[in-house]
Amino acid sequence: MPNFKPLKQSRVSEEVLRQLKEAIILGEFKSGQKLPSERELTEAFRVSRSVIREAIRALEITGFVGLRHGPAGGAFVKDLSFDHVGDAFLDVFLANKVAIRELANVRYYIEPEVARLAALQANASGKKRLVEAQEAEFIEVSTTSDRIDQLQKVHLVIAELCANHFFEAIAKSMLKLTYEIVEAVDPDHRALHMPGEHCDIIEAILHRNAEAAKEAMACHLEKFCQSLIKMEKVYRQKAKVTA
Amino acid sequence: MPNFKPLKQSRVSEEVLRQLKEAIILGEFKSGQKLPSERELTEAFRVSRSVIREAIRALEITGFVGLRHGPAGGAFVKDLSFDHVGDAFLDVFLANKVAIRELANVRYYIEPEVARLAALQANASGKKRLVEAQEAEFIEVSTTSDRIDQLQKVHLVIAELCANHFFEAIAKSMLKLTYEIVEAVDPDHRALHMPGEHCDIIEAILHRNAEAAKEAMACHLEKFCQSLIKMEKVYRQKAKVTA
DNA sequence: TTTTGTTGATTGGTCTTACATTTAATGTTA
DNA sequence: TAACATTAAATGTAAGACCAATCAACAAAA
Repeated sequence: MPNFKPLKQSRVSEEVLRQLKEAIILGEFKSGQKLPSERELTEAFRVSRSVIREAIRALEITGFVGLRHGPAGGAFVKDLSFDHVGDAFLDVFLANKVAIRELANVRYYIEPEVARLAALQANASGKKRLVEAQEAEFIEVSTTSDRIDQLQKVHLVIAELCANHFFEAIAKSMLKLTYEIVEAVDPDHRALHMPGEHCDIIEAILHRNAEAAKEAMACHLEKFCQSLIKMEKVYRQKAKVTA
Repeated sequence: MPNFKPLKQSRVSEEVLRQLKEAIILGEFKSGQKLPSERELTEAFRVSRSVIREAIRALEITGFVGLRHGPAGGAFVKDLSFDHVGDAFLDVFLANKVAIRELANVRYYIEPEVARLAALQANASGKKRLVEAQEAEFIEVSTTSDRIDQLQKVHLVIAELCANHFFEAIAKSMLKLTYEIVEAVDPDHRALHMPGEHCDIIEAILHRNAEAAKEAMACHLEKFCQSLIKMEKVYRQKAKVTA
């Protein structure tokens, strides 16, 4: 028998989605601009509003547009970010598809390199943000969430300084997962490291000493990742209780 | 004034989505199982079918369910995979938010480590798949796409062998982007490397020589990533022409 | 018996119309 | 001028019909 190709007949909404997406990617709708209203698109595509809505909703979910209500409302093209990469990671993680050990290993391998790159790239404004994040660690906060935010801030800034969007996205995603775990486990403050644990790293970056930065980050993560892995058991239990 | 929390009144479909997602994550609907039909959910949630559809569509987009037609059709829970991480990366990449150089750097840093891990983990069946992928490289193919598939196969298998889902997802995502670029540029066969370029890597993994595997992968990528970076200019031009 | 058509039922996909809700902008009043 | 009410434009939700795909069961023909 000849090598027939199975034909997938896509939905109408898929085609609308494809065209809208293409228009955005090609810059026909630029960031900040408003797409035509649902009614207008209905006439343009000659399909029902349900179809238009499905397509626009898909664009919203994938981060291409944001929706606003009221007059002067509509679908506004967003500056596509890597945030959704983090969301995708998070979904799979929540579905218990991965071990915390895997997360720890990735962080331990990636972030030292990110720190090294950050040291090579750091400019005045970057250094300033780093110092601010460092100082913010010593402010007293009440909730665990705020505490984690505080401690992650330095890592986030470093990720943004490394001048590689992929590394930045990966690092941020892993930090997000770490956040989820630590918040769920909610260990006492001793398990979370003390403020000032990052000072060696920051010092190295400020002096643009790349190798020292890498080394310092590795050293820092070696300790932290161990306590992270220990949280696995507690995390799985708590996750079930939440159910 | 007391510290009131501003309440974000989300859409009804968001709430439906949240509940369905939670049910899936908690395993109330297991992989392969069918969600109730849209009509049934309409009654269960006491909302209109539009709302149910939006929620289910969101689940489909995020990879939680697949939809099928007809009787014995419906929304079937899928085994959540990391594929969507790749999609998210791809979207941002297509929007010209990143340079190919960044992609090359990530691959050059990640994949050698992935190869090292694969060498540590490789078992009989893994080795078998690796050899098969290796041999498949020498089969003649007609299209550029098939050729890239062939050459990427070894990288994909190695990624799957490394026993870390995050590394696997990252490596696969980067390969996907590489695919897009190479296919668009469609260079002659000399620019694509020859079959057999991977043999040092495979040899090392088969002998479970981790460090040698890492070294071989680094050596291989050093060459390839250079020609990848050179494609940047051509790629940007072609991408515009496609418009 | 095996193959081939037919029909019906079920479910997602689309269409239509109407109404509710949100919110910027405008108008109005004290 | 400032607070309040009105209006209108857009999304959000509702309800119901019909279209399209698909499987199962049955009927008919070979």
